[in-house]
Amino acid sequence: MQVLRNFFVNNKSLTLVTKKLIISLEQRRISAMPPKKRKAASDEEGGSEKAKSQKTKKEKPAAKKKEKTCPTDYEAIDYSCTTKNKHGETFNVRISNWNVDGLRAWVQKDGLSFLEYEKPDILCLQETKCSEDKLPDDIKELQDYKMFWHNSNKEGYAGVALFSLVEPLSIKYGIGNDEHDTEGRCITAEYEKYYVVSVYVPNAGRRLVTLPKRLEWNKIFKKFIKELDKQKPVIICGDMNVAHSEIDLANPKTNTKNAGFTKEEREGMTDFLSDGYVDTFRKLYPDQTGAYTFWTYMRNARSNNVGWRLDYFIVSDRLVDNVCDNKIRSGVFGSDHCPITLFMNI
Amino acid sequence: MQVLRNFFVNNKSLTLVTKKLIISLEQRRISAMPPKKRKAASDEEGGSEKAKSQKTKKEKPAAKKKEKTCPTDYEAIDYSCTTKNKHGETFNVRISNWNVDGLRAWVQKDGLSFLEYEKPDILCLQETKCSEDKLPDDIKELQDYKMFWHNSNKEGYAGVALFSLVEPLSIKYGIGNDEHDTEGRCITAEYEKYYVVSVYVPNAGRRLVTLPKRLEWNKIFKKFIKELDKQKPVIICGDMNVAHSEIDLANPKTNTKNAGFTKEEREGMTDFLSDGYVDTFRKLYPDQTGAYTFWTYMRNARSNNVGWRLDYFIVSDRLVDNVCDNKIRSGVFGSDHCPITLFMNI
DNA sequence: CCTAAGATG
DNA sequence: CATCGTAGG
Repeated sequence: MQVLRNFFVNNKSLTLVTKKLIISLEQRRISAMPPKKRKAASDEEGGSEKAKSQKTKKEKPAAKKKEKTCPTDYEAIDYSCTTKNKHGETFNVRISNWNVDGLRAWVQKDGLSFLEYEKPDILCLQETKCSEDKLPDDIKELQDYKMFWHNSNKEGYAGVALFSLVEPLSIKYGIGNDEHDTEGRCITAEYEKYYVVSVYVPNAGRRLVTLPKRLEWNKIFKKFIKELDKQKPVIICGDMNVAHSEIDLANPKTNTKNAGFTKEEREGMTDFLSDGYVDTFRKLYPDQTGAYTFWTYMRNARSNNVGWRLDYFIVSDRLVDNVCDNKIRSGVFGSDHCPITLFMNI
Repeated sequence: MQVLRNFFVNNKSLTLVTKKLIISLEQRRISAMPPKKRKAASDEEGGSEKAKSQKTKKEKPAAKKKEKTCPTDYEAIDYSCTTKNKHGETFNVRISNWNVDGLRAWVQKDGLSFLEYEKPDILCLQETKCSEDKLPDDIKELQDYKMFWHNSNKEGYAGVALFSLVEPLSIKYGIGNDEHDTEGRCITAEYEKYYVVSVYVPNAGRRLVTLPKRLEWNKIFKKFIKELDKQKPVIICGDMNVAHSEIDLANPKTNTKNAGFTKEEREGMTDFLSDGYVDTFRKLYPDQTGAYTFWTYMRNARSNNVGWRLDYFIVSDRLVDNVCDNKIRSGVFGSDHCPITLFMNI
């Protein structure tokens, strides 16, 4: 666990900075348009004429975009939030979270456009599966956000990120445990009034092979957050890899022995929350059914909404009254998870 | 080495059987058309309505075709051959050869359509990379051809096939060497008047790590063919993994230390031919430049025709006067190699 | 079903 | 820059 940066900024100015983003919005919308049709066959069959590519300036081949998954209709979504919190205030901070299931594929699928529509002040990503030297240009060229990465030693596995419009006061990588911290699962950003944690909780695995590891994580993570919470209230954003209650997945009955809905994992979440934290979505919408953030790619699960709510905003009890809303962007594609957004005034 | 089948058929009827194929031609052309546009987003976002897919008959998801590589304009190619051989005869047997670089990907890229345009009596394939239990349905449903497979023990590696309109008199798998024959590199089909060999010669590898193995193969293969040639003349079809002479690749000067153009490999080919065989293409077109059958996928090699002639029809000396033509189908896509076709009268 | 790495060409 | 297998989910 390292503390790398220590700048002081005015936390209040977070939402103001987002206006910068509006400028680049139209620009990205254009670049997100369908790729030009492939060069005609005649071009390809240029054959023995030997076009002798004149080695001009080594133009990049314009990174062909994948068209496999359903493209997002970003225009169809309502990004506004007029809901007031318990103090009667509208939001002044917007935090989004997304398990991207491979940052490079997600960029290809135009996941970055989400940023410029939602315009979060802070964005937490999980399963980036990308070491920093392999980041796509679209990420490297991203001007508006400070970006922080915590990657696994194992290439192409796990990895989390935290993007922030304002420079955080400090950044912690990991949860203070040498075993778990080699896997790139946690980034903590300190702001004036709170901590924001981007976390990817270990999956219990097929046939629950890694359930022990997961339960050990639960203990260590709880302690880690407890320590933060002593300093400032905490906003945990991430893939908790558990559907807490029956209402949180489409098929509770058939999944009690499967990773993400075992007794142990569910109790782990109950235990964690009992320590002084709140699942903001369920607090706001206690009876909302069919509200999921993950759908397996298999068996058309997403189009049938056979999903799981695995991604959460969990806040310290004393922040509950600051929460304005917690939205699930289930119409946003690019991963097997969808993004979620928390609106707060603090 | 095994001899599995021993049927007797009239070799003369080979080309007549091809007429059967014409019937299914139009059918495949329709199925080769661009896949239907992906279901609309509205369908995908059906969401919590839970369409409860009624489990009718488990319809197959219609195998989405890849559109990455350049599609072939099969209509633009002239499949006729009126050229006469030294005896003044037009062809009565047509043999095609293609290193498909992964049979499953090749099927996705509509490689099978080539068969129904070219209508070869015999088709030899290399680098199928597909065990028989994983053959795509389009292959399994292929009615007109008897199909023979020789696969590697190593999944997804090497593998050759031989398709034949008429049942061969016998089939041999391998070259009679236990080491090499685990790698799926050779099928020999016996016909009344000749043998047809589908072969995938070992690549010398990056930094020539497997050059010794390759040179050992050369010896064994030469002996193997010699034995066949004592019985009947031989038609060797395949990826010989060598460009024989400077004229056979775009960049001879810079490739003398690279797999496929080392002194040893080139001499291996010279030595082999000196034993009583002829490279039919070079015999017919001794000065033809820019005639290649392979282009690396890298650096737009194919559109610049920076290629290699690695795929050959090599026939016993006494068959040379039977050859009508040897065509290189460089406009046919679906692999990093293109197909070649031999027209003979025998 | 999808992502990624690694081996092979 | 493709193909494939495998791990991981």
